[in-house]
Amino acid sequence: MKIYSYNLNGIRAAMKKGLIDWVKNENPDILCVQETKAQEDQIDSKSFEELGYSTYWHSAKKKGYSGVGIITKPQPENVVKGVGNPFYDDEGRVVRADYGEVTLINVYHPSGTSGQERQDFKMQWLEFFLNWVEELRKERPYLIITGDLNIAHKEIDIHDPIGNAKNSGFLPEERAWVDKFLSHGYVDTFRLFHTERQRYSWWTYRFKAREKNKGWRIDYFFVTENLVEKVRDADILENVVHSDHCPIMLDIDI
DNA sequence: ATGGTCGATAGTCGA
Repeated sequence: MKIYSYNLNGIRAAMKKGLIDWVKNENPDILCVQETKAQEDQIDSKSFEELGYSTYWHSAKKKGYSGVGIITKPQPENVVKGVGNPFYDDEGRVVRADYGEVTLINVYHPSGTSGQERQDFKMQWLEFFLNWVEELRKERPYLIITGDLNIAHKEIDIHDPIGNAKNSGFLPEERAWVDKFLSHGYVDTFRLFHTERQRYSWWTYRFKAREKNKGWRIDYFFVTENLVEKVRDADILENVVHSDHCPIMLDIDI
């Protein structure tokens, strides 16, 4: 089963840039997307349905903001939008789908780049999310958690660790949260297969960052430790361009 | 990088 995750930075803009052709050629079993920046009725679901997918969207209340979706060929037995708390769910950040004993969670974690208030919200969210996912795990112990974490974990995951040491997305407390999250028994699947440097999933549109590969690895596939033996491959598809992020992939035997 | 780039919106804001 090949599962992809892709922060689209606007699904309508991404589709204008040929997203559907890429999906058709790549043929993912499941595609998790973040930052759709659209209400459900603004999204061209039909183009995915024509390729054999079902779509499940969780949009933000605010138009043009945030929003996630799961685009899937295998039919999940159960889909849940949000985390059951309107304070967070109004921002359209989580959609979950259950496939047999495995639960797939697609998350667009908040960015903190627009000011201290949003940085505080991000840290609050991260604490909430870890508690929420740990509760869910008691009933659903086999978890795949993917999406845009908006945090580069280690120095290897960012082009300029020194220069970004005080920037949101690479703050010590954010990186410490990732350590804490992993210590609960989650695995960063990309690093099971790739130890090399300069593998990134997001580049700012400014400063010609992408052509210079001045990027950050902020998109992840985590799995619970009990699924590690099922993981066949994990990768980053840097050459795919419909967004300021690129897609990431997990191949897992489920 | 005291401005630079995008997407979605019609507030300029958020990333």
